[in-house]
Amino acid sequence: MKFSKSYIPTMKEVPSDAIIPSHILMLRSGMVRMLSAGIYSFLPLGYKMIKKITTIIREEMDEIGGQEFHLPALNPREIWEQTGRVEAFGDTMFHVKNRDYVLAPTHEEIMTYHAKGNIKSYKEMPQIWYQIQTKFRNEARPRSGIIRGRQFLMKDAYSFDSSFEELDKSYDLHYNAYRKIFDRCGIKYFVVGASSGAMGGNKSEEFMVKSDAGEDTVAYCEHCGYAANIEVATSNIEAVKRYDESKEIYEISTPNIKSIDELCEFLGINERETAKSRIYIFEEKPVLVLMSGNDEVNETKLENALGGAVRPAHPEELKEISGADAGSIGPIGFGHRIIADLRLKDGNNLYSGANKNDYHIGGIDLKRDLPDLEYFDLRTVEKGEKCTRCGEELDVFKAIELGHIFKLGTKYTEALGATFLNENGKENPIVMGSYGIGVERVLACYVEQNFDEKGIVWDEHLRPFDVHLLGLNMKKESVIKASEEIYSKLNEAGYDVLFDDRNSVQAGVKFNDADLIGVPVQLIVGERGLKENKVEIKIRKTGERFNVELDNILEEVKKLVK
RNA sequence: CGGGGCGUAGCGUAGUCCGGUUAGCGCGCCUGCUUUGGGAGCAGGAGGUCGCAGGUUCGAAUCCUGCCGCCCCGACCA
Repeated sequence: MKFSKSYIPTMKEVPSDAIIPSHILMLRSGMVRMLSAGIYSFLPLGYKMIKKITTIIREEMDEIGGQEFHLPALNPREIWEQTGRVEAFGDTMFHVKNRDYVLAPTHEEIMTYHAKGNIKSYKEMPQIWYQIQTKFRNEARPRSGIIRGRQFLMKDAYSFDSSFEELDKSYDLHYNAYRKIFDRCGIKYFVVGASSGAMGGNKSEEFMVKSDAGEDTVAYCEHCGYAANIEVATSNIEAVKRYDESKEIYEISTPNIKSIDELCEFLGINERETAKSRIYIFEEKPVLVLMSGNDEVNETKLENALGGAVRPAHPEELKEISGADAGSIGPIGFGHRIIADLRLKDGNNLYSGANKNDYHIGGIDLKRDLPDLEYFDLRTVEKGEKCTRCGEELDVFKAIELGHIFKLGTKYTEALGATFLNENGKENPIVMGSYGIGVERVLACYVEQNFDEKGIVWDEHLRPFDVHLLGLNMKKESVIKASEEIYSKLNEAGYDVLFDDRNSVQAGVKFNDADLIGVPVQLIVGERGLKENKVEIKIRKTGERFNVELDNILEEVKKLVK
């Protein structure tokens, strides 16, 4: 493709709105432009990359027997009401104003709708149906360029099986296909166990990329490879002690002592001798959650333990519930449900709030004083704690979710009545799996992992062109002739070449645009080299340059472009 | 949705506190000549509802009120 005829609007300056490298570079290299918050137009260069990625995805999905659909983005609201997800998505779902339609944020309902009544026998399964479609979500705060938008391209696949054992097989097929897809894209990723959240179902895993721009937090063990979303991660930690002798309960005046740290300093004790109280509202009733010291409540774990959504109590509710404000709340004399983190199990001689401002209680024995206390794993894992598998230290960092695979089960097929007859002629709900990939995120993550101060650095996995040919001074007959010849020769040999044939810009502009766009191999045709019948080759990644004979170019390109 | 910041030509910005020439600069763009291996030089030129709407004032980019948009932090998030 000739640069002079292309629309590749590169930018020298950094747009002030962009912060993260992938966003800056995708704007600067002319791949995307923002239309509105979280809404991006893909320009030819960016869309070309999207097409390359979706080609890889299609090939691997087809390889496991996937069949591609193209479903409507505009959906009747009624179908979504049948599964309760209009409410579940809430404000995140876009509603059409002048008709009872919604803009689909995902497609479980619609795929299930098509399965219903059409997959009638166990003999017709397994089925794997997928599509690559724009999804719409009314994100409260779009961010990080293309990584979290209000509309985004997703590959979503759904498996339909006659049993949970069969679902396991479909799930494994997807797991392996996803590994191939991300490997072929050259992305450095890892897989974590995850919470399935509002999607329903049980087992789920996420394909993650480590990045400060990420919105998920994961715990990762370098040593054994253990990886889990912080929402479900566990670690080996020291439990609180149980002393041989339990003290009696006694009240302590603790004026203006609010935090655990202040309490520890005031009393000269260790944080493991304290129990922190947090009040949550579950099913409109308060629940006191008791944690050891400064341990953080993990709300996902809490919701799993209680079996439903929770919210922290508002500060103004606390006094009415407990009799005290935050900082003085505790389990003794608390008139509502109390649950505790496992770390506190059977602890004694503990200090906690007295449910009276400026007072704490010491000598608490959880076994003696709260005999009915329920214990759950409720704490959030922290960096440096020991891995449950190998005992080495865990790292905790931010990551971008690229893909997510779920064993959904029968949530949607039951709600929509998608059933089949099994070997015994008995009616059963179809067992589903759901598998997503954020297509633009693959692109953004690739860029996040492959750039330098000059621009993007594509490699053999992903690249917009095979070769970037620069005709430096396109007013000189010798340069025009030589570069046009090379261009034709490479095209005939089947290479995808970006030919910078502009005669309006300086050589420096071409060099910088080439480095910014980041095609792996640059062929530089200038008068200087042509005097010796030579052309310069530059390897974008290493910056290495060398001259080759004009006649040997094709062979050199064959060696360099895989 | 809460907190903070910002909105001036395609991009980056000065001017705003303290109202007063024709709103300035760099990049980019157009024309001509020169230049041509790492973002050129000279000359000429086009391009602005100063986010929008009200208000105050002889006079508003500047002050006041309301709204809209964008970025960052938080909440939320399959």
